[in-house]
Amino acid sequence: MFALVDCNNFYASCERVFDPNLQGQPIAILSNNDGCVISRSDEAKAMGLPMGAPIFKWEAFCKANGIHVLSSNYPLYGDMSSRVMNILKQFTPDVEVYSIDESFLEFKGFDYYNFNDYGNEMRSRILKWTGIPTCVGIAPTKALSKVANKVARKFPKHTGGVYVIDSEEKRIKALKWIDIGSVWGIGYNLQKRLKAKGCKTAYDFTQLSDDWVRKSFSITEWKLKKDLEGNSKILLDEPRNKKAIATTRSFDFTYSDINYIKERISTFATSCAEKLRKQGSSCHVVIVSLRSNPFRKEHKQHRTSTSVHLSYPTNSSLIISNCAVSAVSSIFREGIEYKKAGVIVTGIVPTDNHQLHLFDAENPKHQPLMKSIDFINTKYKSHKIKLGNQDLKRTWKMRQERLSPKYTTNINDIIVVK
DNA sequence: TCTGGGGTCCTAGGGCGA
DNA sequence: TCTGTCGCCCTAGGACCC
Repeated sequence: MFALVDCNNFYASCERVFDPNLQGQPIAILSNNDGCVISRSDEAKAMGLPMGAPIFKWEAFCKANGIHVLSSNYPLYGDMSSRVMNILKQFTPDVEVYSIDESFLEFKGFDYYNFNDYGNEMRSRILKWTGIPTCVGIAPTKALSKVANKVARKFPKHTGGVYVIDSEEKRIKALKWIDIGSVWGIGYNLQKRLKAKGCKTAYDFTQLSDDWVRKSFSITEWKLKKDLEGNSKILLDEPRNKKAIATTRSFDFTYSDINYIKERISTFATSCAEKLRKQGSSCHVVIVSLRSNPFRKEHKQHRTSTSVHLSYPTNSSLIISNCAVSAVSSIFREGIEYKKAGVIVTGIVPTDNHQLHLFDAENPKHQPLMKSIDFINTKYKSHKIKLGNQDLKRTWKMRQERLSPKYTTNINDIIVVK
C-alpha cells in the first residue's frame, strides 16, 4: 500500500502556527518579489481569490475582504517541511519526499494494519508536534493514493482527513467522482484531448484501451492508467542527487544594461555552484537564459538561452561564473528591456568520481578555495564572500514587504512567551 | 509600476558509426 | 568502395508536477 500525505495550504498553515491571530482568517502568500498569489487559506479560496493572481491587480480585493497578504518566507517553510517529513519517517522507512508539502509513503509488510487508524495516527502526530494540518490518502498504488488524498481533502467531515481505497467498490466510486483534469499527471493539454474523446472522469480514462493510450500518448500516461486500475507501475522514487540545478529570478525593474545583467548572472552562477558543492556534484554544462517581460506586449520582446559545455566537470564558482558571464555577451541584445534571467547547471556527475580530461584540468587551487569560501559563508552569513564580478556594494534585494519573522531558523526571531 | 521558481520525464529528429 | 539501414546518443522543446 501507498500513502500520500499532503499538508493543507502549507505556506498559510506555517504562518498560522506562529501567529495565532491568523487562525480562521483568510491568508494569501505571495511569490518571490511579492509578485502573485501562490498559496491561499481555505477562507481566501472561498472568497474567490484565485491561484496565481497578480497582487497589484488584487490588492483592493484583499483589502476589502480583510485577507492577510504575506511575502513568502522560505526559511520558515523549509524548516517546517523537514520537521513534518521526519515525523513521517517514523511510520515507515520507505518515504519519498515529493515536494515541500507532500510525501509518498510505501508500506511493505503491513498486511495486518488498519490503515485508517494508521493514517489518523500520522495526522494527529504531525498536528500535535508541528501544528500543521494534513490530509492522508491511502491506496494500493501511488496514483490511487493521490486520488484518495483528494477525497480526504474534499470531504473532511466524512473522512476526518483520511481516506483509504481498499476495495474495488471504493476505487471505482473514487475514479467516477474525480474529474479527468484533476488526476495527477493529466495537465491542461491532455485534459483537452481526453475530453474531446468523451473522457470526463478518471474512470472513463481507465476504460480506454491500453493500445490506444500507448499509441496516442506517452509511456507516462500508460503507466498512469495501469496505476489507476490498481496495477502498480509508478514506483517510489529513491532519494538521489539532482540532475539539474537552477537559479533564476525576475528583477525588481527591467534592465537594458549588459553590465547589470552580467552581475546578476554571476550571482546566479555562484549560487548554482554552491548548490552543486552542497550535494557533492560537479557539472559539465552551464545554461544561461534571458527574457524580457512577456506581459508588456508594447515592448520589444526577446527570449533567449545558450548552453556552454565545459571540457571537464567543475563546481568552482570562479569557472562557472566566468563561463556564464561570457555567455551573456553572446546572447544579449541591445535595446531590450530584460526582466528575468537565470543560470542552470546540468550534466551533473559526482565530484569524487568523474572522467578526467587528457589535456585540460581544473586549477587544483580551486577546490580548497571553494571549501574555505563555503566555510566562511556558512559561519558569517551577513558578510558573504563574493566574486570580483559581483557588485560588492549593491545589495540586490527581493521585494518582500510583508515578510513574517524566521521563527525557527533565526535566533533573533524566536518567539518570546510573556 | 507591480504577473514566481525549481524540478522531472518523454519524444522527435538529426548526426553518426557499425 | 558505395549505399542503405539500424540503433545509439544528444539536444531542444513540450508537458507535467509542486
